[in-house]
Amino acid sequence: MWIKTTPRPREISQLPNSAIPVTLVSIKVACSQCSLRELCLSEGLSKEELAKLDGLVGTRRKLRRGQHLYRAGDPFEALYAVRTGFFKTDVLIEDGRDQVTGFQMTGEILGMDGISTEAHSCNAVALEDSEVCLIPFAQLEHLSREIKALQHNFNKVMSRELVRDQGLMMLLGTMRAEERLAAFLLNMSQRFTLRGYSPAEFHLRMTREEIGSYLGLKLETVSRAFSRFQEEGYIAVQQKHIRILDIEGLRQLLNHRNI
Amino acid sequence: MWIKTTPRPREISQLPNSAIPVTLVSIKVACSQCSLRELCLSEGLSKEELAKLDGLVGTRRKLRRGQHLYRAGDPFEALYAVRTGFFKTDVLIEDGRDQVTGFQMTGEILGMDGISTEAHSCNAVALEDSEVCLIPFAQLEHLSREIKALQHNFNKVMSRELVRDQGLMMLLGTMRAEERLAAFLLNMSQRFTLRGYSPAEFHLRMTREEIGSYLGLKLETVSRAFSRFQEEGYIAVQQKHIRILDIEGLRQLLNHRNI
DNA sequence: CGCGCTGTTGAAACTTGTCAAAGTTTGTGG
DNA sequence: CCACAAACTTTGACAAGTTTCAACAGCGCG
Repeated sequence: MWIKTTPRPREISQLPNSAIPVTLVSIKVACSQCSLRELCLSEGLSKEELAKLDGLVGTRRKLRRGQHLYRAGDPFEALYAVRTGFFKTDVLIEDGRDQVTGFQMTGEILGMDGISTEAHSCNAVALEDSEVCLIPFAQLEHLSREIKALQHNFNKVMSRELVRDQGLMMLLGTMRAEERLAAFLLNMSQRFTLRGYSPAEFHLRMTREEIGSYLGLKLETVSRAFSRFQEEGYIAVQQKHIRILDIEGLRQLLNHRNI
Repeated sequence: MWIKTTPRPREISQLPNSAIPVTLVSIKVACSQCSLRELCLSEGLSKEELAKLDGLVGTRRKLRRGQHLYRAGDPFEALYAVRTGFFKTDVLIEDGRDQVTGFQMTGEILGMDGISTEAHSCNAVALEDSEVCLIPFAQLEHLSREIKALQHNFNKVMSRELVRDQGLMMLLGTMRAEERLAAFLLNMSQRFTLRGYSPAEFHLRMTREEIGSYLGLKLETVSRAFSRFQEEGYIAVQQKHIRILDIEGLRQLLNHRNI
């Protein structure tokens, strides 16, 4: 129930590098060749339209682990599509409190928070070496007026984010610690699956503290919940490596409020 | 810090009913005459563009207190601009848990959650007798391809909602009960002010339980926090009528985490 | 090889939830 | 217009869940 993403699973590891040879040119653009098409903005576009989008999504940017993609307050100019890697977004307030508001994987769009005020309202940080495609927003709006499918896709992506947030509010507002972690693991599993990875075994890029911040819990509580899940046989944990042994068990933990 | 809305304050009680006589015709449309212009979608549009928008925002719909504007699962066809009244949106999950995800006042847009899947993902309920303007979405997308300012306004409205959600996550993830209620009251005050009402005195349309659901608290906790605020002299409560006596005190309660 | 960051675990303290009872307001039907 | 029922609110006592504080273990990087 948590996040309702509709695209079908798809292999990502093997890029369809068809005709285009791997040259400097092929590094510049890619939407039309990108394996993330169905997750990103370009689903359902015609060949010609894709070519136009390629013209827009010119530059890529590489980030090392720990680098900021943007910071709260930075002027908003572009959206970013995660091409490879893993990000978190977080919000800080004066008194030092902060919260992770999301984790972004390949094919997901970052930066939409900046549209409303022309300045970003959160920080985006790479949790591993990553690469993003830059999508200059003014140009995206311009092209959207021309390409109906692009406009619609973009609206959908924004709306999907709203629905995702609803799910997170639900989590933060009504669930207890273990339910939150179960929801988190199931969500991760689902998203890895969508990207062609194993649904049952994956590597978390974030620390317990970051998970806790995202889930509205302290890191110790997260750690304890992991331990209990392991004791109960739901998962096997080894640091950041997670193996889900009983996905149905996790689901039930969520659905049947264990009274 | 909670919600960053930029439009200036504006009187709403007195509609500028200029030329158009109050006939059945004038009931049909209104964007060009609407006092909510600056809060809604039509800011910055030219006269001609406004006329086109008027053509689109044809119908209005009245709802009595308690009526649903839409329900989770309903096919998505239109957005709704609150013209008068007060709404809540909430999400339910199978096991009975639910959470209020927002309260909407005049000039705010409802329904954007439905864009991503073509079906609404939450319920919208009128908390008092209300009236909304219907904005057929397909037509809005169509007109947005023509009117740049409309497209941009709409993107901003969606993005503003994302930023609002960030604030709510912050609240749910990092604040304790009294901080949550203080943030809630300050937010209400700000929004009433924006609509030309008193910043210090207002009538809450929702029950303690709905406030609690929104803030991730039980109704008893909300009630206790109200009582404590009253004891401390921050506010005067009389059922749903709130008078803020020490707005600065409430702010400090939020900012300086009282260690 | 050791230092620092990250993660685990325990016990105590604190916050919020739960259950229960009584008071208040609102709405409806007579 | 009143009376009664239903819905909502307040308050208390107690229970449960989470955080806090603290100590220690493990891994990874320089």
